Amino acid sequence: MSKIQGSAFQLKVWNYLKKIPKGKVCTYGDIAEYIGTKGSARTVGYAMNNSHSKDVPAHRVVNRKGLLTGKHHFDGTNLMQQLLESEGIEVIENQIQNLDSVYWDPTKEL
DNA sequence: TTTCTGACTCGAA
DNA sequence: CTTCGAGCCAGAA
Repeated sequence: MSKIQGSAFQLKVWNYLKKIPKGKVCTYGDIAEYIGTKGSARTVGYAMNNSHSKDVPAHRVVNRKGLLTGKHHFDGTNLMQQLLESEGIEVIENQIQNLDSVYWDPTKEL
């Protein structure tokens, strides 16, 4: 099994990501706000670096515009896009299409 | 302790 | 359209 350990901040981020349903995505800013550190969207992405060896689906996290800003941290140039498309998410030019349809809003779902 | 970096976001020019 | 600056916070050196 996978070991999920790290700072409290990272644990919150990873736990949040694991709650995202398949075929859905979320943004850094909303995650930060949800875990209590509103405005620390950058720090959320920073925690993702450690998620590289975890079960955290970092590919489901995109920026506000639905742009795959973190794709450069994956292997290859379109791995992140392929992962998203595998879940039924349409991605064109590093940008998620139909963002409103694939965006998972915890404030509405929970 | 300070300083720097970054997978962010928004607003302005 | 693009580019820049400021604000925000966690972690590393």
